[in-house]
Amino acid sequence: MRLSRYFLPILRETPKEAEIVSHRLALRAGLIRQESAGIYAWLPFGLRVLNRICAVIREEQNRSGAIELLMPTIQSADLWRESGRYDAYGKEMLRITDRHEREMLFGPTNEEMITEIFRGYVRSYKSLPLNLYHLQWKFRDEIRPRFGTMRSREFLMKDAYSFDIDQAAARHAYNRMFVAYLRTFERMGLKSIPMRADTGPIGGDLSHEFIILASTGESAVFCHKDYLDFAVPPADTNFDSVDELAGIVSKWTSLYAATEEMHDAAAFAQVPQAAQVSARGIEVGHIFYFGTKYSEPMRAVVAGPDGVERPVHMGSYGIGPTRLVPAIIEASHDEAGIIWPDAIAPFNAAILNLKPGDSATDTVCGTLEQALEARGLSALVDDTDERPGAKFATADLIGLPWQIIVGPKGLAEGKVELKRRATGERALMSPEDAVERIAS
RNA sequence: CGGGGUAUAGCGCAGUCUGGUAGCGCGGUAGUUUUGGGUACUACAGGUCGUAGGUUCGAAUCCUGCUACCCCGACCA
Repeated sequence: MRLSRYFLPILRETPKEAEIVSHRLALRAGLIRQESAGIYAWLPFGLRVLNRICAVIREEQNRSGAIELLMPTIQSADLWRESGRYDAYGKEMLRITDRHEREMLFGPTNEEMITEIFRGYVRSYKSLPLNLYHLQWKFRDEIRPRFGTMRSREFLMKDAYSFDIDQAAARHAYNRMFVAYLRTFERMGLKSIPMRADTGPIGGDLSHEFIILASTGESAVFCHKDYLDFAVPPADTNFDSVDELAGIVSKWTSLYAATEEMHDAAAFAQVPQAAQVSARGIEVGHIFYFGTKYSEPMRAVVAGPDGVERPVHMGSYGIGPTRLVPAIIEASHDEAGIIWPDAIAPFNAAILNLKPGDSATDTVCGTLEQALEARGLSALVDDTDERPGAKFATADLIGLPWQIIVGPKGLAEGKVELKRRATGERALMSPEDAVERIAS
């Protein structure tokens, strides 16, 4: 992609409303634009990041055995009356009326709807276990949206819903998501810590929040520091093995870790002083087991081996991709700008043409872009008329993992300069070697 | 919802106290210059001063209402 033909509105100055670094950088690097309080447009560059985050989430959801579908954003109030949540949910729910005066709502979550879908088709325990998920926009009319897309009113959520015949089976479904979440966040370059959590209005009695430690986090958290060094389960983890998953979850819940709401000061005091981590965190995922809370009132029942019908045991599992974007920026940036982890970078490399119009630099930039694309990698070529200094500053700001600097000086010796954004490390090499390094 | 604040050009701001017909920096456009870490110069374009009303010969400026947005607290992916 040529920058001169792309739509990447860079801001040199920071809009005054942005208080935290991820919000500032998201605005400056042209990721998002605010349209109303807590409502954002995703500009092309930001959308590419969001899409890559969603791709990682999908891969790990699918790996764990979950199946993707897509439910609508608009739901019927009647569905929510069945569960009793229409009145219980409060003002966070955006209620709307259609032309026939029918009461509708913009979905803040989908437990009711997925339960309605499930009960419409599933009759037997033989169809279980089942885990259905989707990635869909949600709306929660937050009292105070803030920090850009960190807490927005309209936001994208991956929400998965599990259905099982009994509590033991549901526990395994819970463990699948637990492990999938550890892997998902790890792949995005984040160290997530599962913490015992309050269940909130979703309900239930078993719940973990996946927390990223960050000074700008909204909640206070307390944990054992060894969590930061725990090895994340590998890709070949057997998600069908009850014992294997139970072992992983048991390890990841063995040490103290709790959010403010669930904090037990006495228990935390038992953790050796040197291992106590008292910090702030960003919640990027939340998983719940809530049993028959919805299946009972909504009569989602299946016949067991004995022919007796019983309500299914359910859980729900959320990740906020639109929150992950700022969370990743909080975790990965420096004074100059964003540093995208390779797995979710909007382009793999920036190619800086220091002298556009010079046939040598133009040719090499074109060749580099093609060579990268042939390897399945993407590049953003800065072919604008800006001065070299401005291009370096822009490249650092937008934070692509690699920069290939192509200028007349280097090309005189047949070399380009390859810079790794994260480390600042740079080296002169042939264009071919640069492509090789990036691809490896 | 309680408390605090802001609204003037795309962005960041001055001008408001003391009323006299709007300015600076960045950015944009055209050109000259420069070219390996945000080059310099010249010219140009761009504003119903959030909105509605009031006071006045005259309102960005004074008064009243409204709206939007931001920050601090209680809710949440």
